[in-house]
Amino acid sequence: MNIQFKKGVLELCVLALLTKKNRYGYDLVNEISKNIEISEGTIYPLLRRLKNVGWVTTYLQESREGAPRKYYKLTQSGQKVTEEMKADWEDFVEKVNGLLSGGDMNE
Amino acid sequence: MNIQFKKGVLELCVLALLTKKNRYGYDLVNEISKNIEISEGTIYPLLRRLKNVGWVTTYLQESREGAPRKYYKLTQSGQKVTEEMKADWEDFVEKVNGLLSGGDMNE
DNA sequence: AATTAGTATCTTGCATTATAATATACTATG
DNA sequence: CATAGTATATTATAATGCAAGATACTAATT
Repeated sequence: MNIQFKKGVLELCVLALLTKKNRYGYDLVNEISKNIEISEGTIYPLLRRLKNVGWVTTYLQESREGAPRKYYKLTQSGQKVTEEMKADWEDFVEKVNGLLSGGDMNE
Repeated sequence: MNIQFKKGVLELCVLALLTKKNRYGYDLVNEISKNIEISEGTIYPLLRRLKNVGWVTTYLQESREGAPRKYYKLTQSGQKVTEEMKADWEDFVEKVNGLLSGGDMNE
């Protein structure tokens, strides 16, 4: 799988998953890994960035199975950004596919 | 437009356009710019990489309108890589969309 | 009790790629 | 001769994914 394809898109994937329910980092790795390869060294810095820009908040919760889990919850601005980013992504894919299939849509 | 979305995909766009016909850098910038913002500072290093890994060859051609044009032509390995990369991209988009819409396709 | 495996978070250093800014140079037009 | 359009190229910077490694807790096995 082309690593470069993931740039920026993983952020959107994380945000999109958080619109469904709050999740912790390890859980997000497992969930996303079902579709796309992702490592923990990617997700934790990413989650930290999301928190730094105010798109998520966090809270700790104990677990019977291991270390305490840090849950991530979307903020209002995070929800807004997610919608915008999703629209950007769909637009982008459409334009790329235009280049790939037609070569040129205006010729 | 999210810059990160472009990572790796511009390379595919360039390669895909070259499957149709040989083009020079400035022409590629204009062509791709119809769909996706791209600058010259992006395309020339990219084209150099494509040449370094042997996916394209180049030849110069004079022009009545300005400096001589450096045309890029896909090699056999470049054609093969383009097909593979295109398939990767389609697979990737499908998986991302799975995450974005369903949240989880196996739950 | 000690070891192992699974769960969970985090940091560091590295590689890749897009871009702005800048430089160069040729042609045509005013 | 200055300007605009065409055309190629380089440099320094920013963003992001990842391997590798560290830490720590729980549960099961030895």
